[in-house]
Amino acid sequence: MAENCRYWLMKSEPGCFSIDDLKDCPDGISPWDGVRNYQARNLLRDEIKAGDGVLFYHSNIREPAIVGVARVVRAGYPDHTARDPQSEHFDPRSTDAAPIWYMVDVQYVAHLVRPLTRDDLRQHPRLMDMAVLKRGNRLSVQPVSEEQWRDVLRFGGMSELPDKI
DNA sequence: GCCAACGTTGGC
DNA sequence: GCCAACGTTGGC
Repeated sequence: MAENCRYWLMKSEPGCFSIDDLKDCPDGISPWDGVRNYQARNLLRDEIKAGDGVLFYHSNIREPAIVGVARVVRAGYPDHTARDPQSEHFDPRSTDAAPIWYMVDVQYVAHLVRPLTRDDLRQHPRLMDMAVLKRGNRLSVQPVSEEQWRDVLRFGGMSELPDKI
């Protein structure tokens, strides 16, 4: 399904890691670590490539919203936090020889001029069936179609965004 | 804070 | 391999 997908939506709880936290990283680059769901893991490991676009979504807050844009700068590689006993994402089953969990590196690009709340997204016929709006959806990394990507940027006030993402 | 939906675990 | 119990996610 995700074959040839170039665009993704990634969820993060802003109290844990917000788009501003990403922006404040050196060069705006951070590993997207700590994903512990096999479906999302498969996307991180197999599908998501450097150069892909990312919609940054703030979840689990009063007004969840797509708040900005990032790009993938490094494709999937083993998530080292799974090997760190001090990490809350430590998984003793994962080894260097046979890593279980993967991550990608993402780089901050821009905040949306206007963040798009769930209500905002539902206003638009082509966005109302985004996976993130589906009831019970828990996938923290999910594919986004090119049409959805373009619409999110446009409705978010980003029409002038460089297309070299 | 509530709770529905979902993914994972583990007994059998 | 089934499935009930449990833990987590995440909107509301």
